[in-house]
Amino acid sequence: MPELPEVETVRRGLQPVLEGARIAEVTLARADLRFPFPPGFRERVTGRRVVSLGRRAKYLLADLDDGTVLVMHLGMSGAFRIEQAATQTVPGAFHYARSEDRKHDHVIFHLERADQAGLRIVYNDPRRFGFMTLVPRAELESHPFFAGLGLEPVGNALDAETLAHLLAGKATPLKAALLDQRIVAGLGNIYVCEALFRARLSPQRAAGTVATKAGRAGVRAERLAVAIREVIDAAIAAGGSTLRDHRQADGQLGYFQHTFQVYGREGEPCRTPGCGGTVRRLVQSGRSTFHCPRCQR
DNA sequence: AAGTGAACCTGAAGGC
DNA sequence: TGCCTTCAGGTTCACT
Repeated sequence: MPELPEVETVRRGLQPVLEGARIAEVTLARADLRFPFPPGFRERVTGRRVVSLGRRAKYLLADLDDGTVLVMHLGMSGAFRIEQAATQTVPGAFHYARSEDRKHDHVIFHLERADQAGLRIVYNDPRRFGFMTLVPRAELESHPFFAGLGLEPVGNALDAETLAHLLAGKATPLKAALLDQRIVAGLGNIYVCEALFRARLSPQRAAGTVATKAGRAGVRAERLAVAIREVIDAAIAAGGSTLRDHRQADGQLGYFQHTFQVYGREGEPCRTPGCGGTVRRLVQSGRSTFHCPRCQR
């Protein structure tokens, strides 16, 4: 599921439940996800209160009241579920409705809130490419996960000038450059395809050619910067994309996938008015690229 | 240095 | 029905 818009959607879903809650108990179904949980993970999280829930690129950041940050990445198939106990017969004993697939529930955070009892959030991840770790707040920016991250495509950080500068001189295909988190942080395979279509730029064009010879922003860098911001903003507003039955933390489905112009549309007509081209699929560095060879140059 | 491909892991979908 | 292959939203590492 998760590129930046999906992670941001998860963040917005979890925020009202997590912020201000005390993590009363942590259940780990196994010792690792993609990486082992850090030593003492369960003990270090238990009893802490969540001060705020933020996001950087595709990382969720839960600030805890002891100054550490619970860093969470959803990998390819990670998802959170919010669960509310259906009944409370005995104080402290909760019953939860059974859900379809508990097989890959790896982490349960049991929460304690003044206004609500029996609340918990469950991390499910079939492929286990996700991970969680703990980093002191003061060391977050210098941590290897974050030190090299590029521009956030939301807000004011991503402007044509900066983007052109980052791409200048690069011979790598534009598609690969935009997937590189050191340039723009948070884009993934879908939104790179969609942004390139909106910018009418070929995924195969050398990345450096979107800048002018002087390394400054030309019309192409302008178009690309605008396209990236617009597609990410629109996707967040739509609640992200729901593929392969993934759901948001509150069970809602995102609907941006209905807005895809090229992703997954191989062989279908290009939607650029008057183009008349056909969407093609090609493989670049092992990943599918969908584009219209006619209007993307 | 830069670019490509494989690896990590599981499940779904399609072909035969 | 079942077996096999291919593909999937991410990231890192090894190789050319």
